[in-house]
Amino acid sequence: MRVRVAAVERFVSHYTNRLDAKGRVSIPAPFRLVLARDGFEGLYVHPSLDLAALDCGGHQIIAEIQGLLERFSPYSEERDFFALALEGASELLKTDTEGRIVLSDTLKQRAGITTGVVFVGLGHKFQIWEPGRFHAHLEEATSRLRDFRKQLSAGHAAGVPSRQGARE
Amino acid sequence: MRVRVAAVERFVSHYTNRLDAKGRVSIPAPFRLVLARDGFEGLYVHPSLDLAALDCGGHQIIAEIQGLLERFSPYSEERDFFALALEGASELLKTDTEGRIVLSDTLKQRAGITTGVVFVGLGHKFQIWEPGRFHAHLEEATSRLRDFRKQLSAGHAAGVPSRQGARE
DNA sequence: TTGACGCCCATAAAATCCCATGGTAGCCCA
DNA sequence: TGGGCTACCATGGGATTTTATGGGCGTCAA
Repeated sequence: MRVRVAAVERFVSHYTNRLDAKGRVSIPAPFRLVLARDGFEGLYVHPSLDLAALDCGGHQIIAEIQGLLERFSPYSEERDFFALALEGASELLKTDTEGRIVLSDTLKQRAGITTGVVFVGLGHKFQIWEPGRFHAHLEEATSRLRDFRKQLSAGHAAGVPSRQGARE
Repeated sequence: MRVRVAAVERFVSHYTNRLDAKGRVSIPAPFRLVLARDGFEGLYVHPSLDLAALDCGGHQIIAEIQGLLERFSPYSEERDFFALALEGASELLKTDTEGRIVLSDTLKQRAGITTGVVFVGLGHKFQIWEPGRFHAHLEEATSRLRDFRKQLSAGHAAGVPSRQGARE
């Protein structure tokens, strides 16, 4: 049985916000709510390993990273090695009274961010993208998802001339 | 095998409503009832992958999407990729005290919606369509279903009278 | 001193709440 | 059976609150 999770506890949807002259950006209000629910102060940020994006979140994304590291035996050389890459590259950002953050130059550079960003929810965490790259990436992800679903429904035998797949 | 569900727990039939000057639309009362029964606040919306329509619902449609994602190992690159296309493209809309929602520009554009919409029930979820496209789509679906039935009765030896009534 | 940062307040636009209205379908009772 | 009454619903619109964004000012550290 799946644990039912209240909708408000997951990062969903995407929002585009601009940086102001001081380099501040508002975290979208719905995401702030999730973080508050999670009981997390500030924002944990880690550059994505393979994408031009920043992985962000609270306790849940920290758990994700811990989970990755726990695949290696404690005190092993390997583990320290990866811990450095994961935790060493992470930043713990403070939010101001209005719920805004300031991205470091390193982070901005990593994601190609200049004047605006997209916040996109992935459930247990969210990512920050440069808008142009985000739209390209979304398009690709969507089209691959479409293919994947086609494969799935091809598996199910059917005589029904299907055109759309999604169902049960 | 499906558990039999009381009628009030499924979205059935279709309704046409108009957007008002502020862009609000009433969710049809019977659908609101189903959502309330489901214990869901607000409305979860995801643009259909293959059609100019919006998939909507509560916990049940979220479960459908989660089910897709659970095919991938947690924290994998692949899962993030698809989570972005699924959860990142979704929106969690609030309903006002009268049970109305406001579709974002992105969603309206995705479905070609301007001044009115059709809500059509698909059992565990419902879709929102631009009325013109809906009628065209309905027509096509009906005609394909008709063809399919013809195939069936041609295949089976005559004498097996197909049960009356085409239905989904 | 200068610059980065935290804290405070200002503002316009958007979201949300609250109340009103007209139409309609169903129901009750004669 | 029919006529009016009621409850519900889609829709409209004003009022209020939130939110993203802009900018000022003091503090602390280099």
